[in-house]
Amino acid sequence: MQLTDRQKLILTLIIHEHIRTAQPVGSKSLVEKYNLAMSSATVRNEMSALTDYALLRQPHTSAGRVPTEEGYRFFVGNLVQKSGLPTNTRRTITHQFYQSRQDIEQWLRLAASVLANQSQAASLVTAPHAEKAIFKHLELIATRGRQLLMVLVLMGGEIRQQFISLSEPVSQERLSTIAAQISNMCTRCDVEKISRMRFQMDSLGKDILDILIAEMTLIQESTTGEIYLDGMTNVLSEPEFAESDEARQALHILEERSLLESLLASTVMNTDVGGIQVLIGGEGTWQELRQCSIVLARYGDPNTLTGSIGVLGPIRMPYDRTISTVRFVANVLSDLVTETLAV
Amino acid sequence: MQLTDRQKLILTLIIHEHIRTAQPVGSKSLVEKYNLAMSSATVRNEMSALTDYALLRQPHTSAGRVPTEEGYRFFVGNLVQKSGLPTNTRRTITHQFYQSRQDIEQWLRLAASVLANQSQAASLVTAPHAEKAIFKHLELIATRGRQLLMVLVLMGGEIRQQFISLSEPVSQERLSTIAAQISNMCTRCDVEKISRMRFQMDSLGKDILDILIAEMTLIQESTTGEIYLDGMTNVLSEPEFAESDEARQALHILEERSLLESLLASTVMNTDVGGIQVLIGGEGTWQELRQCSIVLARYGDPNTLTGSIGVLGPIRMPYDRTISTVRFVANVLSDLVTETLAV
DNA sequence: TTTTAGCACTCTCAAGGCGAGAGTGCTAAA
DNA sequence: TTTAGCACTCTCGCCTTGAGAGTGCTAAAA
Repeated sequence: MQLTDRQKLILTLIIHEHIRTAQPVGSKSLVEKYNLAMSSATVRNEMSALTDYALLRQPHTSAGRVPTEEGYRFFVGNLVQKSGLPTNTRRTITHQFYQSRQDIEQWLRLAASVLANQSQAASLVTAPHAEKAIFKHLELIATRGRQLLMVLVLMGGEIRQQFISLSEPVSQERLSTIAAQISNMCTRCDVEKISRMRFQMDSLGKDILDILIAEMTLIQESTTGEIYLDGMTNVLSEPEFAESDEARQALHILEERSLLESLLASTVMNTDVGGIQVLIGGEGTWQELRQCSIVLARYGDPNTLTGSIGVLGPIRMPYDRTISTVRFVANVLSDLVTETLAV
Repeated sequence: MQLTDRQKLILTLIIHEHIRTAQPVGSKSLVEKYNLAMSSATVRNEMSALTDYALLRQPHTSAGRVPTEEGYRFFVGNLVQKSGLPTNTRRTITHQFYQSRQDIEQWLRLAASVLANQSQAASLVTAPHAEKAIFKHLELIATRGRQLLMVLVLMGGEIRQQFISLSEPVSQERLSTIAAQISNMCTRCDVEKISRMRFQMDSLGKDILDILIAEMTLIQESTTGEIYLDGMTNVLSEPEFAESDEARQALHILEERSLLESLLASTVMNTDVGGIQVLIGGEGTWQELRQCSIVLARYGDPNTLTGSIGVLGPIRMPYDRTISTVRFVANVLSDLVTETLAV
């Protein structure tokens, strides 16, 4: 499909105008609004051609044109100019990150909040997660009676805590010794290696190690880390979600962790860090996202520790700006992660 | 305001019927639906009286009656029978908790999910939080160069992690020694006590301790722990939130952490563990909650470690059932917390 | 005194009709 | 190839209208 420059211009303008107004765009009003050096009839002819290409459609005979999903896809793929964010926006965002607490959780929360505010849509951020769980440190803390708290730190800074009930009370000294022993023995080991060390431990040590192994396996099997959401209410103010049932379906995907995970797994997980993926209208696969688009990116340290970020909004979304924002925030997070978390 | 038994009955039935249908309730249909042993005219007279008491209102002349907020309040305060949850529901819920991982985070997430599903509304759960931060254990883990990871465990199991940049690299051994020293020295101490121990430490130890103190102060100053939400999309399916702007306002309160915190602070924080608080229609104070009701409870170990749970739904909410559910889940969480977390 | 039957009245809601407005496609001229 | 002109189409808001549901009041019945 080869478009003339004029057709590209008109498509771009229609998309811009439609994003602004959420209304079908007519030939005459387009010419007036943008002072085009051609008549509405010419525009009409071009619109007709674009409609033949299935890039535009008419909601009804004799209404203006609206971009189709295909139209948006063409726009995103060929016409969107990678403008980058204005420098003062970049500065504001960077500033927020560097003045927040040095805490990965805060950063992720902040990333979600920034994405939501900048794009006025819903945002999601998953914590960085390693494909392979590598042990770093173990801590055992007696709490009361036979109860103890296990704190497991993985390479890359993932932390898991869990309560354990032992068959009999054990002193804090004994626990500390075991924890130190395991910590020394297993540093930088993966699950398999740790499993092979099991025989070296005494009975209590074996029990602890088993729990540790189970926990590490669990972490390794999960596809993403913790998920942070923000701006869910933003999408409710979009006119296409005025009847809240549409909104419900879309937001439900974010809320239901398993749905979201499989969505991420089948899309952005295959993307390289730095790359951007845009899902428009669910791409035919995701029924619940029929009315939505998602802009996704992957951040982190390729091959070791990565997470996803994304923005969910109406199909009628300012893609250029959203893509720039997502890309920028992904880069900021990548920097923070590689600076502080890397192995 | 003293109501006759018949007036109480009619109020109760109207509320039930309105909750079921979301429609104004008329005298004739009420008599038919519930096979009342009186005529519609009698019901009309009583309705008229209840309207004079401001417990009912007419959306328009000659529509049926709808309960006012005052009507719901009277209902919740006087008429709701504390039925308790059906035993098999209780069993299902308990079962879910005891078969989940022994992890406070999982429990809280599960609690939010159970509340959301049982009540088909939005739910919130805050992590148990101690009024006073009491030190339990510190761990320092070298990551790379001058970076290290500080893991702070408080009495009650609150865990905070933070990255720290030192002025120069320090070996893991040295870090472990310092961590052990601080852990021994400060167990069961509050911020003030720890501050007074500062002089005992060497320069590096002082730096660490300062960060530790800052962190503990921060935790102590925050009014709630981590917040878990679920079922936000449930409220979107209620007919009163069909125009999503109303829904937006209500859900915004949940999403904006600061709003939610001040809401909790001014309500449920003053409630005893085990008590239930019902906010109907924002009680005149919370503009954004005009269309909503919230059922709140406090769980945990009184005076030491408490959190809040709650359900947000439309004013037209099945209060009896919701209250039972919230109370039951609060009890389950209280048990779990006192069993595993208590000091 | 309380309850009920009957009736006139009110108000909403859905359906249908109508005109204004915006947009289109086509044709013929520039 | 572009444009002016024109007939045509479709939506949307507005109005009217009738059905339906509910009310309040009054007078009779219990």
